[in-house]
Amino acid sequence: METTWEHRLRSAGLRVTRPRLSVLGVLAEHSHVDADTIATAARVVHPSISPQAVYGVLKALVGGGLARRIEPAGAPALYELRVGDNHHHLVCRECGDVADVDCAVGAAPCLTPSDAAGFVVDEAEVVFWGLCAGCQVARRQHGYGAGIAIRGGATA
Amino acid sequence: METTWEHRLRSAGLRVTRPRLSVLGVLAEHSHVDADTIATAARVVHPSISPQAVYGVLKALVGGGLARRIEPAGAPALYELRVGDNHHHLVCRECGDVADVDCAVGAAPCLTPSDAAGFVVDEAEVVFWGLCAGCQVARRQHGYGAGIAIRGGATA
DNA sequence: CCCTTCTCTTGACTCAGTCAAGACAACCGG
DNA sequence: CCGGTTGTCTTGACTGAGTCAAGAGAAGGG
Repeated sequence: METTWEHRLRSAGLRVTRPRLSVLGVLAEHSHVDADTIATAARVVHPSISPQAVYGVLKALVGGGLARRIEPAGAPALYELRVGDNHHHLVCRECGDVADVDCAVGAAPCLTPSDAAGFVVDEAEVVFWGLCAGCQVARRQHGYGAGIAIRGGATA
Repeated sequence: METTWEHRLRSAGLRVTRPRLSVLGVLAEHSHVDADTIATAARVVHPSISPQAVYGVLKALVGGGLARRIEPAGAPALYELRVGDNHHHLVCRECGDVADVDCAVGAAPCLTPSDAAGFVVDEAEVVFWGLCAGCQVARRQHGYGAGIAIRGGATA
């Protein structure tokens, strides 16, 4: 399973290097990680790796189609290896945890807005906001009831 | 129509101030604007307004339900006055232009992922990425064909 | 009109990410 | 197996968007 990365890198026209393999290793273990966490985790295997190298590697991986970048509002970008299917994400408002969801609407998906206003659409990005299971429990234990504090406060 | 802002501010529990009215004025004229553009435009009417004041005002407006904040990946946050309906957005990859779209899936919308993984979902955010009409024309004139360069480069 | 409280100004600061120059290592060819 | 080319990594300075905090200044209730 480890050796496959070499092939994948090469067939994307990328050289096989230690930093890249380290980053891929980290991505394989954590499903949605930010650049900083990747850097920290990669340093276990490759201590001299610099933050900028991580940014560079991630850009290369995304460009080569080996990784996907998502940017939930108000949080640093996250990277994942699941590529090719245009799946979507559940994001927890409390802890920022992210889970994958398969496309809710049919197969090739939700790619059809009701009125495209002259746009040629090539991707539909869906983010479901809510509370993850763990944070629901925490809320209840702290006596906040089941309500969700909508981002930014009041709800008219 | 101008005086309505006073009511809206007050009923959200916010004081009526010159900076707030200026910002609301700008938002009423531009459909999707970033904080910096708002500051510049507001300065026409209220020259002494500071960037931080704009951030503060916008946070207050969003908190009070008078404005909505959207954060397209890779671009500064945008603000709009259209609130209450959970509509979605078309974003142009080329020029960053944004257009509104009514919810594509039924009424209360797309709020149901196929598998919620234990999350309690309270909002579904949809962003359609593509090329706006203007940029399609520009592409063709420069001889790039009709293809869309996917963000970040290659497409496997 | 005064007082309380919220809001604005000013200015320092954080965080995520980019840019650039040079050292270094991966791969191709011999 | 070795050298040269070119892509990649390291180091370090920098940008841009937004936050935090202290104090001056208004908004609006009494």
